[in-house]
Amino acid sequence: MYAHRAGGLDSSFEHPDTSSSSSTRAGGLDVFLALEQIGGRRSFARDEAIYAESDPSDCWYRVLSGTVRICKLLADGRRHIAEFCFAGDCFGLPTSGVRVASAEAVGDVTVTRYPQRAADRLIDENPLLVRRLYDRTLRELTHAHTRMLVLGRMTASERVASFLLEISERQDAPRVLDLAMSRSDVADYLGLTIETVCRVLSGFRRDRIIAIPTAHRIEFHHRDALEALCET
Amino acid sequence: MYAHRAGGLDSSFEHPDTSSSSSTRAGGLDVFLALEQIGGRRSFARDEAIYAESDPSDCWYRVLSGTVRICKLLADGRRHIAEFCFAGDCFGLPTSGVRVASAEAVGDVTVTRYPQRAADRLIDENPLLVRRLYDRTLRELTHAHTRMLVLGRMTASERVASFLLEISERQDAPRVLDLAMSRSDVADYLGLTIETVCRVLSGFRRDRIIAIPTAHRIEFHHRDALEALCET
DNA sequence: TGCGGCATTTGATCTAAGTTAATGAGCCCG
DNA sequence: CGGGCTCATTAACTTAGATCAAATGCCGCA
Repeated sequence: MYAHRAGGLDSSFEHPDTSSSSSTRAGGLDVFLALEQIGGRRSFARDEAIYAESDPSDCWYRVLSGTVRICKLLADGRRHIAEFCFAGDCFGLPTSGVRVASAEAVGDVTVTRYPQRAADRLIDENPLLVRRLYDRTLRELTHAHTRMLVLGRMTASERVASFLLEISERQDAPRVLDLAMSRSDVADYLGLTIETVCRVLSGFRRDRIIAIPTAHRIEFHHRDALEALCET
Repeated sequence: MYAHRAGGLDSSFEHPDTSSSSSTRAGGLDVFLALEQIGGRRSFARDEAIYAESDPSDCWYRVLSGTVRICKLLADGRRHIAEFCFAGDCFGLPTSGVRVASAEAVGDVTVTRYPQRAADRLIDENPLLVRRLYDRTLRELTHAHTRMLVLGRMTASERVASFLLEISERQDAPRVLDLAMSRSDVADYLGLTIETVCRVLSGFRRDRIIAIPTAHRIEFHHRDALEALCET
């Protein structure tokens, strides 16, 4: 299902670890260079809030390193994680003037922070930049639609399988997976409970589909079995 | 929860029933006028496919009248409706070259069809147009995040309440609701079964929160009770 | 090295929503 | 006007996943 990464806002910006970009140049001009100039670097510790729901929305961010979770809460404390953002992903883009979700550091995180005003000015001056942001956002939307299908119609096993494959595609190694987030984060991302996530993972291990050397590391033994589970 | 319509792609285009636009002009130039020139009108009958999953994606649409549903299917026939589109909403915007969902007419529908190539040319020439499409898509994304919370963490009653309020906000009358779609469509939009949707609606009626004069018409008696149910 | 605390895992039970099945209500067409 | 659709509703029962409860294991720190 995640054969090509549909969502995320990472694919037209150069990866932060890479020093030069070819796809973002137009006639030799790097349209994102100016954007980098206006961005300031910030660091956040594990579980620290980057912004909270109902905060004023006057800037947006891009992940340099670490993992960020975008959370929404219900009045009684039920939590949902809309998104995990990894290196290269953007988050907190403007919608209204107020945050409709919070952003928190999953582990230690470094981000670039773009003040809204300055970024807006750049965007207005630079059609190519809007075009790139627009394309990214359309991909994000496609990813959101896939997530809705997962949350609305898939069983617990299918959800966990799709999660493992989705995260795996954001990492370089195809046979192992390092989970930055807790079981609780995974559960809130998939609309399940911690216990169900554990039970499903244990089931996969029993069936020799995966190994779990430590709680935060998964090894794939039969990736095809996982792929079969979340076939559309 | 839906106090201001967060999603949908309708708010920067003029409403199709309105003949002139103020918000879309820049220095007296209507940036959407040219777009309207390249669009062709099409009509579809109830349940007709506008496009299917895996079709080539060479155009996008805007609803003139009627309701469109955007569907995704799993291999075993489970269905999810990602979105209902009403007059003024856009759908089928380009992501990859291939459709990742299908679009079907809920009742009789008229749409404007924009060929991708011509629209792309306009977009490249007209920065303001991209900017508007970008803003719309960001709003859609916010709406998608709210939908994920509904699908991932809300009970059946909360889902149905949020649905009634959401649809109600797309219609002019605040006290009555005309549902264009079947119970089955509602169920697939909310990640529930037909029976559960019926049971919840009957429960609301028993509690005098709503009346259901006909299956496709809902009258609100205690809107606040519905609002309380889906308070974040 | 041993202790305390937290996260994870496993097990036992419960329940919200799904499934199956039967009934009722429009409504289209002859 | 009436018979046969389809869709909606209601009821009985089943179940996937939640909840409650109890280990187990791991890691930082003294």
